[in-house]
Amino acid sequence: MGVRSAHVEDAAAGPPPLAVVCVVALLEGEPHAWLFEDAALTSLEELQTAWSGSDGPYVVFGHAQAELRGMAARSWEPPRVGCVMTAQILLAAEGGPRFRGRGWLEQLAAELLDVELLSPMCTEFDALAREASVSLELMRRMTPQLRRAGLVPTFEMECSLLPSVLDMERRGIRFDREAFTVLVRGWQEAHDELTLADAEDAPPRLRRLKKLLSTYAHWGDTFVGDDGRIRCHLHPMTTDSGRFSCTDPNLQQVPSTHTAPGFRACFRASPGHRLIVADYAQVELRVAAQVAPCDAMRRVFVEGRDPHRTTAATLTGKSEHDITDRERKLAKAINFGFLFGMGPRRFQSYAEASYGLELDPAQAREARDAFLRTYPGVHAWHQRTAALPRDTNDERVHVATRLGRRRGFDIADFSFTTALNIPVQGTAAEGFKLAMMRLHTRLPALEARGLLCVHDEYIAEAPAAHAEQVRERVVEEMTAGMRAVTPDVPIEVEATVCDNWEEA
DNA sequence: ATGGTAGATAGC
DNA sequence: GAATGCTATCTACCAT
Repeated sequence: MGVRSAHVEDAAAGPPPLAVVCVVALLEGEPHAWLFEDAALTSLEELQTAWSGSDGPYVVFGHAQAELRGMAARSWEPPRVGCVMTAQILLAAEGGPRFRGRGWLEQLAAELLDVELLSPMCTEFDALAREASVSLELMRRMTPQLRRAGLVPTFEMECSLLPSVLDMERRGIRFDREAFTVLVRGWQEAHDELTLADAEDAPPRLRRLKKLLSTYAHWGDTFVGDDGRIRCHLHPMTTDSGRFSCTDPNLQQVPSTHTAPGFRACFRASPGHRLIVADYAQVELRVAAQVAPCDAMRRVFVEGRDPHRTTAATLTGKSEHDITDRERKLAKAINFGFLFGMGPRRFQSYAEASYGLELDPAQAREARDAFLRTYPGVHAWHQRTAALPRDTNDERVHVATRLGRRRGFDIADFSFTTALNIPVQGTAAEGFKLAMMRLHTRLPALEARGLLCVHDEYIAEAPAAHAEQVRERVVEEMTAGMRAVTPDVPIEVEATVCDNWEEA
């Protein structure tokens, strides 16, 4: 079964109606698409005909009927429809309540749109059609706002992304329950011993074990299906930055090897398959070099240098070769901290708490100044951002990502640090989403599928015989997707072929 | 009993 | 003048 998304475009008819994106599912060569009302379409031509006779905006969303029924049978969250997406995008830009995490879609529909929309148990196709017709009228009202705010590209991207998200949710990841059970038993024993030995104060080790037991131990029973695969819910539209959130379970917060050895090893490739685990190298710094823009930071990447080593060398006066691991780690924290507006005081306490490095206020100040001297483009960007609330006559200010996703602030609640972070984190998220769309289109030809996305990491699965070929393709497409938003800064992706998540 | 928030801790 | 950011989940606690 293949699913492809199609942007319907008709240049000859003048500017296209806004926010028109149709997701057409192709099932065994037969396209199925449904618009609102009773327009059930069976071909792309019919879809285009129906669309071109209307004055927009539209729905938007179709699914192969079999897919819909399959989702309903598993009580999945139903397909999201355009009006809900529009509302979420506008709320981030224009203020108002935000709906996050589990149940966000139902809450938004019930509380904001004042309609009973998209019941969680959407078992019949006609129910979806009726609900979609509700969304038509809502979208008619919201689309002008979308256009005025320049949010159409964001909306279109989110529509086009949906098939890849639904595919990941449906597919799940093979999970080794037996190994996990053994692991949990180990946590429990360690916890019991520690509790007996040291009942008074709770050392960090005991707190960590409590967290592991309370948050993760039940996953094997709660979230693993009869087919031995663990499935989560991914939410592409619930964050201000444009990143995904993830719930039930949150597979984006699975403890790493350092915290819980053996946990990620339970996430395995299907029989006969391998995992491809890929992530971007220093993606936020690269994106920052683009959006600031900062030529000095851009050059670090063009020349293939290590930005953390470079900062460490600047601070210590040593050559980049002589930097120790410890110095590099501190420099990494400095780069991220100062990039996003950390002040000298916080840096001072961080350096002492994490590294026992005692600095006086003047030294902390000098470290920050040195960073900003090294990256003048970053400094100028900070100054422009700090001036935003002063340089407006309006009551609100906005920051935006490369594709134009907006995050608005009341002047009274303006946050300098958030205003720095959103365009960088958000642009990186957009580049990643573009990459996911490319991968969703191209991996099936190699019999490979995406399984999970974790902010700057992508996990796919492929037949063992040509996993290496898939690895190369994943690197290519991830690089290309991010390059679309960072044309002036090189992008690097590191990817490994492995049998479980922990090997990566 | 139910519901909301703060803080700690898991991820990026 | 100063200011790292975005999340989810669990426990403890307080208010209704």
